[in-house]
Amino acid sequence: MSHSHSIIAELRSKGYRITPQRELIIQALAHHPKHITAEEIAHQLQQQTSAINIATIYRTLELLWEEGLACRNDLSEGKTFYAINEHGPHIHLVCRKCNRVIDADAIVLKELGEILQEKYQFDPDLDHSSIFGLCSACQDR
Amino acid sequence: MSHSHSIIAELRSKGYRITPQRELIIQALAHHPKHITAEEIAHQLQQQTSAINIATIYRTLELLWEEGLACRNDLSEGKTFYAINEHGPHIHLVCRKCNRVIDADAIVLKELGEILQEKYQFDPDLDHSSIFGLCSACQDR
DNA sequence: TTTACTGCAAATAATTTGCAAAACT
DNA sequence: AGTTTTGCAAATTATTTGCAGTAAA
Repeated sequence: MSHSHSIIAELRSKGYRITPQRELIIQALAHHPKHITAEEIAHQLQQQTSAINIATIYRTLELLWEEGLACRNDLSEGKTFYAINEHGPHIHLVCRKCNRVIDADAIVLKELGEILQEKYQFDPDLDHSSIFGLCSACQDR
Repeated sequence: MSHSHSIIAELRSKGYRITPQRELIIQALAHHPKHITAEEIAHQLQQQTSAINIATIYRTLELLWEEGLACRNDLSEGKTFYAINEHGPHIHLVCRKCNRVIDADAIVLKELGEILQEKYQFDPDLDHSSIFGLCSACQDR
């Protein structure tokens, strides 16, 4: 079952109605490799279909987030970003120059989590968190 | 030399003019223990003095950021946050429930940085980055 | 006294909301 | 049929900008 299908099934099972607008928005989100804004989804969908209203996109993204089907706002600069919750835990390495996003295995954070818990009694959300920096291509410039 | 004084001296040495507005904004920023928005600074300053225009606050914060004297936007939810650059490298542990910010020693990230560099050729900005999670008080609720 | 800086008000950008019409179930 | 959901346009919120007056240096 593809990712968008499982999200749609989950929504339906929670009693939400599945409209063509919601299907298209969820597909756009599920097929996008990284975080995306409502505006970007609107722009992408304009090319495929008679445009879906931006308010509907905002409402759908918020719904997905509230229902735990999407994560929200890891990044940001005045905009809200969304992404589907992938299966395995992972973190995002975001290049601050070219905005490339590399998904990294969350295992690299396991030890960090233990240290923070022990030293600061802080329980970090390490899945889906983002770390900014420079990707290999941008380090050479 | 207090933190606000060193920022003021740095600005002056770069040829910027030191106005009473800038002094007050820098003081408010330097004395605030965590990240703060332009609006919050405005609100705080209204009580001490004849209000400083919000546009001036935005302009001053942006200037500090551009000159490397403040960090910007680690957190966010539609707003831009600022904080002074503390002396030593550190990270922010931000509680997603109560918004408390705990400063943690950046040493805990040293090994993580090495792993990311080696495994993904990614050079992370680990100083001043934020990690979301639950603080000890909120874990018990 | 020169030029940077501020205040004001209007502009812009992102997001939200009220409400009537459309469409899932 | 009944209730959600959508589209539209207007409202809101955060931030930026142009410009004339004010004030550091």
